[in-house]
Amino acid sequence: MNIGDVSRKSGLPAKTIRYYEDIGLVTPPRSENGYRAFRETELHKLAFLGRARELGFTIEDCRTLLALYEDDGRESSQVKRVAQDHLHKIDEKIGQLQSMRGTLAHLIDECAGDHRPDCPILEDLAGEQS
Amino acid sequence: MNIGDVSRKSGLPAKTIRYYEDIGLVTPPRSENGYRAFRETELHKLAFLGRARELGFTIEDCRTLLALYEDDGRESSQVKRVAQDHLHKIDEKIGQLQSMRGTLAHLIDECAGDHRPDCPILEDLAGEQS
DNA sequence: ATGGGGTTTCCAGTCGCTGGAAGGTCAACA
DNA sequence: TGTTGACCTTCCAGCGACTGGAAACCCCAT
Repeated sequence: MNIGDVSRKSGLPAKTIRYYEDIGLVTPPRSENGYRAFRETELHKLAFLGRARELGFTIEDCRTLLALYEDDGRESSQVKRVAQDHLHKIDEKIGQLQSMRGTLAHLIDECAGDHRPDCPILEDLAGEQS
Repeated sequence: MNIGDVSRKSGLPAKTIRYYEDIGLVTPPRSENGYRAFRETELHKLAFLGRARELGFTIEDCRTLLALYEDDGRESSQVKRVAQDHLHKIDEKIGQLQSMRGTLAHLIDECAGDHRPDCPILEDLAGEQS
């Protein structure tokens, strides 16, 4: 399989696949013309990576997860820890965003949004107490 | 005021303040020794920027908001539109994160997290149907 | 004159790609 | 056989919003 086929099958852009090779996540052999010659195992790994990235794991997490996946001697607790750490970070981000959202929605609500210049949003940003 | 004072008063790192000058968000004059000499107006702008960044506005949004803040002829509808667009993006991000969170929490819940290698998390990433 | 704490500029790195340029390869068709 | 056109290759640069570090300058107190 050439990179285009793998791209179509995995859903990852060819650029991304080359990048994953650059950073050592996959190591497809080359055919005589210099093209990357992907086997099923690389396709499988790339699909794994695509799914892990969809769940928001960092590239380093992906590297760890891939290594665990290929390690028959792994303990599921190792995987669970990585996932739990990640969940924790997601929760933090959601918290931050919801806090922003709260403030912002409140300010928007108070803003007339008309032709006049008075604006509680700007006043808040400028640190004026309403 | 030197950059250190402004950094303390605004809560922004000196590096960030220099960066904001680089990209034209503030333009403090210089004293004879070459040091940035901040006035109240720059401090005020920086505090504004810090607050806008806390609410997650992009630097470009900040530029726009600052311009509107200084424009007496603005209409609050212009400000509101920027804020609403931003709110919309925040909601999208929260949605994505909550979707990740849902899948991830479910997988974590199913994983024994013990010494055995069997792991629903890895199975899911590998695309195996449970 | 020396020390320490400020400040300056500039360059490089972060993360995870993505775009683009310049060129090599291959299969099909005239 | 020539020539498209689609594919592939490498390499370099850029995104956003900083952040770290190096080398040098400035100022004040001892």
